[in-house]
Amino acid sequence: MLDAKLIREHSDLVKQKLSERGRAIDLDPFLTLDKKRREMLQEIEKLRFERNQASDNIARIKKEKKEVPPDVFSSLKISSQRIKVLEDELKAVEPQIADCLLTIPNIPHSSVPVGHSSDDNPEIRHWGSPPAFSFQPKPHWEIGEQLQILDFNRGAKITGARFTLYRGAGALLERSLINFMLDLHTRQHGYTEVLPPFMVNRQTMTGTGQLPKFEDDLFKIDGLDYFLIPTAEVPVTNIYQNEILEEESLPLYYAAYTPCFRKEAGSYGQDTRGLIRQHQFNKVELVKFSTPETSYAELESLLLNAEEVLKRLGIHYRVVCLCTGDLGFSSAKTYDIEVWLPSQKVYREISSCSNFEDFQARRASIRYRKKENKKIEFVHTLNGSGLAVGRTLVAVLENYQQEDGSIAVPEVLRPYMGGMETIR
RNA sequence: GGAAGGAUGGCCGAGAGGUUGAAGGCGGCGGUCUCGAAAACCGUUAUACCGUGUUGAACGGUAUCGAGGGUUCGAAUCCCUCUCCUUCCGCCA
Repeated sequence: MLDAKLIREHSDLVKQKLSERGRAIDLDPFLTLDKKRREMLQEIEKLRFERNQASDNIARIKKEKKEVPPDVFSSLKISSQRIKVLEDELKAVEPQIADCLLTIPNIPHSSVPVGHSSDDNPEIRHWGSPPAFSFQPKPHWEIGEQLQILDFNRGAKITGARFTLYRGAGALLERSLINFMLDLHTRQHGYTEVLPPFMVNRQTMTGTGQLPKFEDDLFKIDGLDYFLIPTAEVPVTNIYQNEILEEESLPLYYAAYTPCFRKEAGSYGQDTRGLIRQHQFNKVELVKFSTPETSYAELESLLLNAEEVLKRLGIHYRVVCLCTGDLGFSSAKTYDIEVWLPSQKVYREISSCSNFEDFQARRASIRYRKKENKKIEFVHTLNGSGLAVGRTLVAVLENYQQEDGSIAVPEVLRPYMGGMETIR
């Protein structure tokens, strides 16, 4: 959510910045309603002031055991009724304003390249190089089925399309990746592990920006206003919803493993084979709360923390910076880490690391008290996948496949796999 | 699922229709005292919004005692609905 004052006072600048996202956003409904609201507020507050003074008078007269003239009550009753009418009108306008505000996306940071689509995302850096194969590398779904560690048919039978049954070393590999990532981030990178609820309420979902605009992408619990989380970002960022933190406690680092549930509406026909696009997948998420002064430095270190997972696994990847046209709704700046998949010779997104600045903090009301002058400000929130576990498993299978169809287990995972060196 | 109780400021805890943003205590901050500290004493101690003003000084106003509605000239206080928490019974991992 943007600052209403900013939109009100610098509407042209805001309009221009938002247009870089590629779609014109009409701020006029907000500006009109906001003006109306302030006019109503002023009238209501003036009437309430008068009523409060008159009420105090009555109290004083009664204290002196004197009689209150009856017409005082009757005229106050009329003004009270007038206040109530105005309050009802105001209450009708306020949700409309909130609606406008909640559907306006974040302003891209000045360092974000202007562009239209993912084709315009510049590569920031890459690490390693694609592995050389002396044979034709297979896609992960073939590898998984041949080794009987991934069972797509039975996943579909149990639930439906885009659900997969992991079996034996496949299930163990997934669990090992989760543990490896959590251990790395908690022991080496200073994150505190949390295990949050996997369902959240509407307010929490609104706090991070998934609602009200993207309800179609979410699984909702029937009969309750609860939703399955699409990412741990949602429950973890909302840990401090409606709280005021002390500046000394910042920055805060959290790492969380959770499954993620997404409807993937509008992606029919895309990535139908394999694990790339599932309705349920595992992810280790990194979340940071920082002061505005340090949030961009925190974004760079968060990105490095996520990259470290692939470095230790020894898998080639590149980092791109999302251009203005490709930027997510809530984000001011996002880096994607894209991992190399040799079967298709493409890079696929495996992590998305973003600085939301105060956009989510304003929605969820997450603030901090400055040490210097005790003033209260919104924190900056950041998060990034560290990493998407299913896609990491895909990358391991494809990059570590051997000519005989077996998989060499990456060195760092062996302690987690009971010493297993090869999946065959 | 049944029964009972509860929700007040950073925390504990009063308040039971009328200058109550809310006693008292704890904690925090500033000060006096001290070589320093402790103790004692004095002072201070919320947030949001609107307006005037400034560029982020100050002042005025309004709202906020779990949430929403109602009664009333006036509600933390009375009534209704909801949410959450606690305890007991049952059930369950």
